[in-house]
Amino acid sequence: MAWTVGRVAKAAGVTVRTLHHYDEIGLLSPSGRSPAGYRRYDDADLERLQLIRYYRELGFPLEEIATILDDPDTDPAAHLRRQHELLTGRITRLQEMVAAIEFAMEASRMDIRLTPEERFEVFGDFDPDAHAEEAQRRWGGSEAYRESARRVAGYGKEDWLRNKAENADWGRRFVEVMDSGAPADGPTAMALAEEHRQLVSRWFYECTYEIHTGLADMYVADERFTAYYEAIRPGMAAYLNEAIHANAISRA
Amino acid sequence: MAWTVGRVAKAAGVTVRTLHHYDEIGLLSPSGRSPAGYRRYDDADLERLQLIRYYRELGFPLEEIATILDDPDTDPAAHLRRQHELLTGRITRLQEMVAAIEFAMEASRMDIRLTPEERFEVFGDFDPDAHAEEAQRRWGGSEAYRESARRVAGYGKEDWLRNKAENADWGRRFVEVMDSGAPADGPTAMALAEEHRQLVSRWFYECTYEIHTGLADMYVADERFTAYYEAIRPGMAAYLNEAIHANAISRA
DNA sequence: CTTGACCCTGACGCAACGGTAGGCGGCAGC
DNA sequence: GCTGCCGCCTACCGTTGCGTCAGGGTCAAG
Repeated sequence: MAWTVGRVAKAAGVTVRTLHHYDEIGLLSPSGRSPAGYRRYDDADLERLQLIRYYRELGFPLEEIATILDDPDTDPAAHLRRQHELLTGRITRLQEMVAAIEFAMEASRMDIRLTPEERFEVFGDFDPDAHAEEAQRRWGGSEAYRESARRVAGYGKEDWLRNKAENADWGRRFVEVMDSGAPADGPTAMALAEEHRQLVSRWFYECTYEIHTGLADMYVADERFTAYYEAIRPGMAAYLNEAIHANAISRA
Repeated sequence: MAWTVGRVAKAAGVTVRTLHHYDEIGLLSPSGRSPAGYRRYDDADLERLQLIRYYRELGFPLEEIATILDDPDTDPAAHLRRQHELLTGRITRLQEMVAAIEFAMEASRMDIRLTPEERFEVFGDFDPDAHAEEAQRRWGGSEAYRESARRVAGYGKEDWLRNKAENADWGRRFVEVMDSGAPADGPTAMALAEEHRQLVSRWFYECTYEIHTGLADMYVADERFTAYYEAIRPGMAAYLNEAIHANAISRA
């Protein structure tokens, strides 16, 4: 089957200009032309375009894509295999970034100042300015972004203060429960642990039970978070940790 | 504390030139200068740089980053919240791409020709050319890529044929077991299911039991894969599916 | 046979830096 | 106090991967 530029562009999710460009630089030249000079792409061209798109998404420069695609010693499956590896690597990378953001959020909730080293840890020992850049050409106007913007836009200083207030209120009530001598895995402590989770969910992000126990462990493992809670009441970090775990187990 | 460009660059994992650029366009101007004209960054500047880096990694153009960072109605936590959302969105996106690659791999293993629509499904209904591009500036020379390249480089047409041969051999033996009347959750069928998993692992990617059962389900859910197996022996798709599931359960 | 959608080839423009040249600043060691 | 050497400064040109006209042919439908 023969395809015109426009149809290929639409199917592959690129612009016609992009295909022109790939043709210009010889990365993807259509296998033929119509009598009138129209580009005609066949199935093999589309297969090649698929590979190009994946490598592009993975951040490879066009020139390098050309050399790896034109390597005669590489069979088709090798590309898929490599792309699979690179993709999973990228996912791990993004998950690290998510963890770093969650860390920064908790620090922000507790007014803990991060050192610059901590701030850039996730960048520093990995790579400088990584992938990105192009996403925005579409993300900027995309629904996903708009929705995210809408959900987040309304958050001003005022809300921030309310957040702090709710947080403080929760802290007071939690200390009361601790002082009452109730067990950390008892119903009242667990209820407050659940409330803590929902507080994070409301103000920051969907905090699943899994993430929540992750945070709990961070509270006892990282001295700064421990210090934050210990300053409110000695033993609070461990007590909260236990309450969160108990709550997560009982809800699961 | 006051930082020089060089130290900031190193900590944040960017080049000095980049910081100069951010200064030029007013995205991140150091809060002060030394008597000699040296840029001096303070902690607030670094905090801002952290946000910039995340938004950049998420693909936002610098100009837009400037507007969202300078929005006075947005509190600091809102940025983290938004970045968290965008990051998790990106992870989902990459996971879709991984699934698409795994799909393409299986199709390739079985010599199933994909239609262009299928080829670009993962791009088409999402966004055109997405993020990427910059990663490579470092990925290209990075260890991660080099290693991936090394692992994959040796795969030539010859290996490809060996792969096919192994696959065919496995198919023959599997059919024998089926014809022998052995149950799909019996030891011999399970052993061949396990062999199937390792075959995928050796030639393509680390195929966990979870992924493997995912493939198994695909074999019965997607008619083309079903057709592939049914052509070898009627009932083979379902039989293989059961054997894979039984194997996964027994090994877990 | 006209009209609107689609195609062509230039050619210029732009973002986000990379790289380098040419020159000053700071401080360690002699 | 002088000499290196490293780090910083500004200025300017180069590059990638397209976007965006401009000016003009093509093709299927009505």
